[in-house]
Amino acid sequence: MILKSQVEWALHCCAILAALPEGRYLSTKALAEFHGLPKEYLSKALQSLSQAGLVHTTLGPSGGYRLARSPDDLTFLDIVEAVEGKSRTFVCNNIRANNPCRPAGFCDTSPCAVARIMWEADEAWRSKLRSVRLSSLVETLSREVRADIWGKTFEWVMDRAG
Amino acid sequence: MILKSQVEWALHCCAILAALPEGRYLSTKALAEFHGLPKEYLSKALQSLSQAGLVHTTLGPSGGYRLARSPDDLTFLDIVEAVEGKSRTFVCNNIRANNPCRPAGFCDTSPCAVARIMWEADEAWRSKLRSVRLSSLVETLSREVRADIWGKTFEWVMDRAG
DNA sequence: GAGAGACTACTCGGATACAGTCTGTCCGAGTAAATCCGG
DNA sequence: CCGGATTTACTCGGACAGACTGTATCCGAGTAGTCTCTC
Repeated sequence: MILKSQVEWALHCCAILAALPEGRYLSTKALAEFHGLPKEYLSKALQSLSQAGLVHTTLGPSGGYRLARSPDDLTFLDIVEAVEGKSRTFVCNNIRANNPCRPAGFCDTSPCAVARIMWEADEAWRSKLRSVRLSSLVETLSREVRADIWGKTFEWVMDRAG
Repeated sequence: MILKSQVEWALHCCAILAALPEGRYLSTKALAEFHGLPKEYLSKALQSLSQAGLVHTTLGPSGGYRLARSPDDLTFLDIVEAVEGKSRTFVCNNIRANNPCRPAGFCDTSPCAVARIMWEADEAWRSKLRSVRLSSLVETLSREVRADIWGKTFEWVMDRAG
């Protein structure tokens, strides 16, 4: 079980988009070039974000993406679920129902105990992702990334933002 | 991202093996029949448990599997990692290194901020799984499963335990 | 020179191939118990 | 009755398909800016 690389891409792209001033857009081409990724495939990750309503898009020259909400209203979970889907990581096939010692037609009242525990762990994972806002990531980056690189990056992005 | 069905199978099989008296073994065939699973494929999951040292095996007639440790010393995480592997669910390809604004040969001091957060969530998931012992699952089952089914199941298993 | 219309260039989004992993099956090698056979 | 050889039943491991998902690429639909042509 491993997350798609698109999750990583989407998170990094959102971090860049978070730095974009109100009303400006950044194209897939620019985001792909910045991260050294295949433009065509990256667009699929951005499409997922778009379908989930996390980003807004505009067509034509100087078109592209921008965040649909404030970075303070976007969590890691939003982005991860947009790409990976909202379904749980553990699916219960209820194999306990195959126990040959059960009376025919026996019906369970509560979900399988194994599944409940696995789902709790899944919820712990999601809960952690839900607790981290995109704005907090940007803040961390602005602290950790060397000032000159941070500045040049901002310029680079602004040069290409339509 | 979804866990293999083998994880579910391994957990249920361990629950059965936990009820097995000291020194008795239960075969793949019995476990497969009990859960209504393909014997050949289930054996792959049990092999994983064996390679991880979680179960002990004996060859020949009346051979099979038994737990290598007490159910109180076996956690969900042990079983899940035996089947799924111990590697993290999020892999960082360090795409930040492709930022064209970086000086050539620039070297990062700390891991990517995005990856750190994803790894924390991964650890939250593992931590939850680590906190649940197999003995606790068995206790829950003994409370929730109807007494007659629980008893018949025990007999069924003992009939086939070598 | 100005405005309306056509055109171009660029974008996103869906449709289409390729690859790797998960799922499932089959068979042979090795081993330990049970059985059989000769003394 | 006893001991050794044979048979049997089981695990283990590798080899091998089929299905599904992740990865990667391409092309069409649509839009915003630009250019041209007319007045």
